[in-house]
Amino acid sequence: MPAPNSKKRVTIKDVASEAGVSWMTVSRALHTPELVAVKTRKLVEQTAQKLNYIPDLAAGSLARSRSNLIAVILPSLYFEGHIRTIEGLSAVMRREGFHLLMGDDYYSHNEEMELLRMILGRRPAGIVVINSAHSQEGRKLLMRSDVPVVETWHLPQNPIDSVIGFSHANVGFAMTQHLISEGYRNIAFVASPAKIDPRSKERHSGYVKALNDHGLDASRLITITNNPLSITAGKDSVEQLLERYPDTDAMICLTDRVAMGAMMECRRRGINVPSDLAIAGHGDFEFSEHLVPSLTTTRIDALDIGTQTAELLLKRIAGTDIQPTDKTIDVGFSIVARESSQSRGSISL
Amino acid sequence: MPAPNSKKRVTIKDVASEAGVSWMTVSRALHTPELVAVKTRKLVEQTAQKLNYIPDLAAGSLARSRSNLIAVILPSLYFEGHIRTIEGLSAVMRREGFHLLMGDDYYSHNEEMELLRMILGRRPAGIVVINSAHSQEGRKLLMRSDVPVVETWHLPQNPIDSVIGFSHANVGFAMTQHLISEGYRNIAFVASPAKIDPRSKERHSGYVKALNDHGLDASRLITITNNPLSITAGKDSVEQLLERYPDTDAMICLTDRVAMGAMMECRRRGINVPSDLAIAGHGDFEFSEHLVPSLTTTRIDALDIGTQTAELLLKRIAGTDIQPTDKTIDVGFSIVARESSQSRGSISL
DNA sequence: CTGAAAGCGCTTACAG
DNA sequence: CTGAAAGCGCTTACAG
Repeated sequence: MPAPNSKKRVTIKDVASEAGVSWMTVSRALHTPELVAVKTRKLVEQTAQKLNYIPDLAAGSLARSRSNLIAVILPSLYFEGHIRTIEGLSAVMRREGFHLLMGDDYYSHNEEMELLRMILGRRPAGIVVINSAHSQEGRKLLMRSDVPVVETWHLPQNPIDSVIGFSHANVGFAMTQHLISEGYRNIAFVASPAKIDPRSKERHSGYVKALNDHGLDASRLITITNNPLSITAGKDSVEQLLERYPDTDAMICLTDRVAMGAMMECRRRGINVPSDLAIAGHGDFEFSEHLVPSLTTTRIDALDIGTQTAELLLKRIAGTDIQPTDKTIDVGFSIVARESSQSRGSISL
Repeated sequence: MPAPNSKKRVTIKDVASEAGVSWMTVSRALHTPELVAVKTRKLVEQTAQKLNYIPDLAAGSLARSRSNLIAVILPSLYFEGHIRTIEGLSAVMRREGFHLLMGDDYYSHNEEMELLRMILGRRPAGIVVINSAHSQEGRKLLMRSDVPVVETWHLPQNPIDSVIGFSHANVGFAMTQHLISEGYRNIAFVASPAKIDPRSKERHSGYVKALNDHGLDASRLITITNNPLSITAGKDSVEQLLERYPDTDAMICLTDRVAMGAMMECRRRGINVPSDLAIAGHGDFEFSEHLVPSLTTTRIDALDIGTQTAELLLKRIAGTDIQPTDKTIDVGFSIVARESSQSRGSISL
């Protein structure tokens, strides 16, 4: 009797010969136990356990021509909402035996194409795109791939496939509208370069529309090029604001993190929030309600986006037909009005 | 001539027949171009491009008996340092053609075993464990797997394999020491349950040692059971502190996020930081230096942990021998003393 | 309820 | 420099 070779991988054949059945039967006992005699099934299960058999998922994927991988493409882990969406997605998908393959999107065209090729090379069961801009070439690659794709966190003009998101233009409009209704008139908008984050430009367009509707000046735009999602960006934006638009009475920031940086900088300079300057963010981060003053912001149900994405993906993978009207879901958002934008006084509109 | 079947996947054979060579040659032209005639190589490359050929990575993994996947097991995406480590890891690994497979560790024994089996079933080229507790059974599974494992963000007693981390006990000791040297005497420690996060208990042990060394009381322990990493945990801990140990003059929190919550709660209650109560955190989050007062904390070079982990993994994958002394790397940490723990006065030790 | 064959798409030696 | 064969570890029909 040869000594057991501890280095050699345990395969389905090892289990089969040990249990005295064919590999077919092992495969069936493990995946479709209802098709196997109870006795055989138990024997196989015990043997598999005894030998510490772990099925090779790559071999399974190959034989079945599909994998249990869900690819997630996202621009940044520094936005709390994205993380919560991933957690929601992960929780549901894992229960169904799927794994998450993560890819950061670094916005460079070449890197994007390479990332997409690597992802498609894994034959994922589905692809989730979080809020990311795609080149035409990249979009074509995804459309041709025949893999279910869900774009999230925005409502693209020409969806690749399915969409679960909300309108950034509406966010910008609603927040600006809120500030106007609270009595603010000289409102500035802090954005990042469109190339890096087209969504902030969409929100900006909503801001412009709201101000135009009221005949107010919509030209106060500050664009942050250095680490636009960082707290430091908030500090920089206050500096630019004071220099370029000193009479501003309210500012809408890129994210809550940026808004927090702006609030800190205001305190340092003795600028009172909101009586001297109102500040609003975007994303309703965990800290936002705890700040002093608490931060006005936009709330998106990030967990729900993740869960709904998972459910949609599962349906698509199961081959269920999706009504065209269910291919694009607008999850909406809400304005959370807090102390940082409290009413200026009784200026009527 | 049959119409091209647009749904059928393009395989290596399609490229081969289109280019008029054998598939072998296609495989070689793509992976080891230096072994192929320039003319042939160019022809193959053009044909592959023309047909939009994307190699099936699962098939490749199977044939080669190893994948280009790196599995990452982590407890939570809500700790900034973990995210930065992942970014460092990802940046290096991607350059080398590896992908990250993410798994959240939910601390339940069953889930952990299932997660590990799924991960091992993918035959990853390496496994990175971020700061997570493993059952004996799970550890055995990993040790038996013959896959390089790097444990990070702590220094385990019995490493599974390689380690890149730091001593949490030393962190607790150093921070307590710092507070003592700043004149604080009644120091409390905020931890989470050991089952959820054994590292906070390790830091607590360092705290006890430091206080004992100075003959000070080391019994002020507050354990947070509800969302121990959240900002709300900071609020809760201040409440408990005032009730149970009202004469406390300094507190060491689980993370900067918790410390932030504690600071906010103090402001709400009119408790001055640091003159009434000093507060220290852990992790040096991005916001920590921006808080008012700025937050004293522990800094760990999280990006460096990621980069070093990647490099170690690449060496192991390449088969390079690692000296036993290089198997455990202590990256250390530093105490960042800021306003929230400024000197109490001139109490000499 | 169980098994022998073919094949998923690639790579690794081995020839030439 | 290039090709025919065998095989990676599984699953999917097809028989019995």
